[in-house]
Amino acid sequence: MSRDSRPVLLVIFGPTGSGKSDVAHAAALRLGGEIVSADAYAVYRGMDIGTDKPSRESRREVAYHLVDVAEPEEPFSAGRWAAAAREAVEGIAGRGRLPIVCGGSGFYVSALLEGLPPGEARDERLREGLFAWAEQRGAAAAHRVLALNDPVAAGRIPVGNLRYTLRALEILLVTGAPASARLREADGWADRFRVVRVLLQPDRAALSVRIEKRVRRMLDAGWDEEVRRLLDRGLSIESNSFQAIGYREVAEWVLGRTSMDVAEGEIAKATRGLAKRQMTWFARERDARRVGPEEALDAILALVGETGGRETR
RNA sequence: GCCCAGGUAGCUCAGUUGGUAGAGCAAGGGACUGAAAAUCCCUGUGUCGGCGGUUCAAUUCCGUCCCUGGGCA
Repeated sequence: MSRDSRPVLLVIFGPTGSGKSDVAHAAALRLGGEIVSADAYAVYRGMDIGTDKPSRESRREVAYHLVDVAEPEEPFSAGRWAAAAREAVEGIAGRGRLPIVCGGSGFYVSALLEGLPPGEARDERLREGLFAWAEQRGAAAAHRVLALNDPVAAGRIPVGNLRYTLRALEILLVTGAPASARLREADGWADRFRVVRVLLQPDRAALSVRIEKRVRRMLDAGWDEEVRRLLDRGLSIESNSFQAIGYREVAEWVLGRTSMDVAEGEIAKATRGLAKRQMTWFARERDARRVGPEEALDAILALVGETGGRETR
């Protein structure tokens, strides 16, 4: 049995409300780690309460990366996140500390570990043009055009999924090649690490209750003021950042179009839906160690402690 | 106590001129190639309130009981 001398890269996944942040924080304290947040919306400055960012105190105790790295007006992307996350992970490991990737954005984590196809193949103006065109012609027409030019992609994308249809057309127009022929870059970036994946699997009923409490807590913490500040600075509710669960609902309430109770109920519902989609995504993580939230820290200590030669305190 | 109106999916209800039932919401399952907390796809067996009766057949008709509204005393 040979010892694996590669540095450890700890990855903690879990649905929203599973308590993964607390586990990651505790693990960072115990193991001398730094946390790379894998949250698509925690990257935005000024969106603190609704994204449940780590507190100031937490951030004094442990270094957090990929939090507050963009303005809410900026469009963001999995590619941008993955590039920055790789840099952060390399930096942490280079300092001899334990990189801990923690978050619920499965697509982002897979972009980090498995990579994305080379080249962004993204064109904001073209994207807008395609959208305007589809608005007029309809989603079915857009899908038909895709079926003519990239039947494989069209076969995989439901007619109703306009966003995926347009993205496939965008790739086709930008690269000149079908989206379905675009392969992930097998860059082997993650091979330099011993990747330890831990998946938190909370009890579903308990999770639902935790989500409700969390929404309540966020509203009590002044989520409405946060949203008002964002609206006052002129942030459009069409912005990418404003797609984060709860922001539009709270805005409706702040603008007097609905009540706080209605907003609260809708946010909890949307969050439960998110948790379900996250669990579906994570179900594919065959190599992950599945644990309940309470036993997660012990499991992590056991898994990472085996490193050998690596300082664990 | 009497008179009405109801009791059907987790919730709100529709429906069956007698052949064991379906919408919305909720919920569950799934997909995912730079918007991903996004976007999209799929999924409805439930003693049709209980018990009797009529009938080849009752959730549907009849009787009775229970429960929930409302009204009258």
